[in-house]
Amino acid sequence: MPMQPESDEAHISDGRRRKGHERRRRLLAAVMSVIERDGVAAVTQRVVAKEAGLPPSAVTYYYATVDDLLTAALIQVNDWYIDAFASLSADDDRAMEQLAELIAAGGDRNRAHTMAEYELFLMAGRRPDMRAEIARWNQVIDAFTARFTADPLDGTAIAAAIDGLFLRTFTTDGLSTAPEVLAVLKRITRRHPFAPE
Amino acid sequence: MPMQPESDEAHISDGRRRKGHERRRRLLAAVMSVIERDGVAAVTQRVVAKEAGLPPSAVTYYYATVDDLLTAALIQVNDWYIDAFASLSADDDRAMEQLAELIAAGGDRNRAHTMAEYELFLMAGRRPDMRAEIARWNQVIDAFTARFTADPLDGTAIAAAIDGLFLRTFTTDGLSTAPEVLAVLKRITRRHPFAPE
DNA sequence: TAGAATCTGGAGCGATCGCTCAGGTTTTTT
DNA sequence: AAAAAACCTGAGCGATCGCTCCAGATTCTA
Repeated sequence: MPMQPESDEAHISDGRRRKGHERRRRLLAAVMSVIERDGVAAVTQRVVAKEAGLPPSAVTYYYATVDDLLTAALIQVNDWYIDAFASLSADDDRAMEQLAELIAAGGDRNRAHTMAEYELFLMAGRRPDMRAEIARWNQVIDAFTARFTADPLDGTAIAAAIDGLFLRTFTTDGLSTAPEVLAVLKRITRRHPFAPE
Repeated sequence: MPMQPESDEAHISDGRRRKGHERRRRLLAAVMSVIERDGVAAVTQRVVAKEAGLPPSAVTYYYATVDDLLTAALIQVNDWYIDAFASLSADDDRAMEQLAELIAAGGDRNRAHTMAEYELFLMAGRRPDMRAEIARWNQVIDAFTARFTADPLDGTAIAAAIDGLFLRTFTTDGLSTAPEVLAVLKRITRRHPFAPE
């Protein structure tokens, strides 16, 4: 039994491990497909196996429990978003535009994917061993908000608004285009239309 | 088979219906307990029945399917929050304080309840027949934000931040006290520390 | 090429699942 | 008191669940 995620390095010389590595990828992809289509509750050993075109026992072989499968899926999705944030432009204005596009896509072509992220996120809130992933996500958001304000309260406000915007875009039908989202983001980060009380 | 939610009016003269009405209440309370403890995925006919101290068939009798049970639970939770918002003070400053307390409680003593709300909320995003409940929640938030701004963009920004604050309080350990939340809320709605660009 | 490591997948155990159903009890109506 | 209406439930069917087991196939190491 290997069971270790094994260093996910590029080329693995050992053909045996390479095959296992490939199957892990297929399984996680299958998990995401299932969550996107039917939600986390639909993730079962047999369903995932069928989706991946593998026998049920193969699922158990690579991920001892269904929980392990979900944890791995959460980490992968987190990686996806972290990478997306890391890829934002160094120019603040441009980065804001790109974020707006990212959020808008979460209500449109990436809707299922974004819902999956939030479902896994919520699940993580219930399991102490997954809390680290929540912290990882928050760090990414906080690092982003730090580009727009040095004040921690303002940072929290912006971060909360970003989280809320993601939530709104994929649960509501309005607020779907990137320009709309961008306009809202600008109000939060720049605030020029507000009176100083 | 009655199956109708039957007008939930105060006193029901018919003793038969009154008993059924009481049992619906107990079942929904049981559903909330289960969700708060183990999540929506744990809501099964038998588990709910046991939690309510009723036979499994009683669950089916009052709610034809488990889905019906979850839908009813979502409506009830929505009612709870809508009532909470309706009970906020007429004074804007005081209302903001009360909202901060409400959000902070969502990360503390009401954590499980708030998580349940969001889990049901997410589930609703996947089922077209529950979309109406999402709209109902959004309307409540929007009505609240309207007290602080007439601008729809600002309104969306505030609403998103409120949603995000709820999310943050019950997934993170920091940001737990009402004063902290209030400070953030004030930045969003009043914004006086921000430079006009 | 022998032996070790890794991978494969069919069979299946015990438990739980959603839901049905046939007949029971309680309450109201006549 | 009889009939009607509403309420209630134990038993259980067929399906799926998580997970185990283990003999065989494949691939690397020595």
